[in-house]
Amino acid sequence: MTDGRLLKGEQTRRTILARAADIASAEGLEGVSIGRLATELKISKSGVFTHFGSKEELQLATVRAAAETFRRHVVEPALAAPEGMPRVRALYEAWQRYQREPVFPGGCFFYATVAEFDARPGRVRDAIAKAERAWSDFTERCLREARDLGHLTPETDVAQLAFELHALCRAGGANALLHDDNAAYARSAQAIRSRLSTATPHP
Amino acid sequence: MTDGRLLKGEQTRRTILARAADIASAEGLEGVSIGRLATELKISKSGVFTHFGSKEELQLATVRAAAETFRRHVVEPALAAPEGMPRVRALYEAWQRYQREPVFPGGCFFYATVAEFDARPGRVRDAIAKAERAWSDFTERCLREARDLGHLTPETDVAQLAFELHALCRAGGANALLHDDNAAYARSAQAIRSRLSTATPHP
DNA sequence: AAGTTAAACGAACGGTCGTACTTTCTTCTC
DNA sequence: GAGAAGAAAGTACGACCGTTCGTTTAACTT
Repeated sequence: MTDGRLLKGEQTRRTILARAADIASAEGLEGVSIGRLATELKISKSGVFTHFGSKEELQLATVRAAAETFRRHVVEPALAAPEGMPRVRALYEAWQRYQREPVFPGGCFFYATVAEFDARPGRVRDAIAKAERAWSDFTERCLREARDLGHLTPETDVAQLAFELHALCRAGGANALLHDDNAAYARSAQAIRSRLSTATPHP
Repeated sequence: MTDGRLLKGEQTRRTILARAADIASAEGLEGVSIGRLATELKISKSGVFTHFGSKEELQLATVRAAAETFRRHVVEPALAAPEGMPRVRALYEAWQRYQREPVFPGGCFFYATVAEFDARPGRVRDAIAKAERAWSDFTERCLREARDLGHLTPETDVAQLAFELHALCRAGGANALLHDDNAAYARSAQAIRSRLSTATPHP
């Protein structure tokens, strides 16, 4: 167990969480039931339960697992690009790719769960909010770097810009799913492109 | 019954639907259960059930009721303003007011339910999608009028603009709720203002 | 290969879910 | 005010919920 192999339990736990995140992206975290996971994964209900000890812990673990997936699909590709505008562009491209690929069958895990828990105080909401905050902190950092390198105009309000790009990106995925209309992705991409260009020096 | 008075049954039905929409805005349409409505409204479970005949019909009726509420709070105020930019501005102001008032305790009913059902085919999703479509058709109509009156530049892509404003407006409410941060409303308002100004002639 | 620990099982719990009945009471109509 | 129509109550159903328990099987350690 000093090498890379996984203990049996850890392996099962990951399987459960991956499925839980998939379900949650499409039907919300409340749609994830222990009995359902057990049936679909052909494990006993108690076998699923023991890994987490409570429904809430399962939900929290699912949020953490989804955040890790998000990081791998969006943050890492961005970090692979050079600082400044290239990284900013890589970031939003990766984000859009992640939404339509689809990494999660129900679109973005966080779009679904934010809407589900934003008005429901508790540990789950706090965990989701924390993941969201970490993500927007990261986008702001990338945009700030771009501004400091002169790739964006000095007056650029980074927080405001991050908010707007966030809104535009999320809306693309949501509209595409709701209306079965891939054109929404294009609209989203176009909006992000032109919003970024308004903050770009000497047009 | 030719006068304005309501039959007893219709009155109860409305009470149920109002509560159902309130719950759904905060916890989703699946969070609306017949037993819960019965307990909270001090009616018997069967008393609630009889009005709709099935859970799905209750959900569909809730969507219709919420759409009517939305229309009253957002569409009507906009129609009261003169065509062109005044109406466009009235529209987005009313929308933002509706989100924070709050008309629904969990923010926008449609933000919550779209995210819940966008990846779940069925009659409920279709009803939500239809309401959304009616709404964006209306915003596009208002923007088109403004363009035709010369209040927006002739090249304005109305559908694209509507998409972006929609995204920005929704994001304000969502962020404000998730992070308990009223500044999100201001960001949203600011984004809408500046996006509209980019489509406004001779700056 | 044996010994130990971790993982998964299976059955059962009290609750709540949506739905199906029949019965009782209100309310509207004439 | 009597009769018809409608609304609400009451009860019961099977299904699934999260959770607890004691037991059994599998995996890891040495």
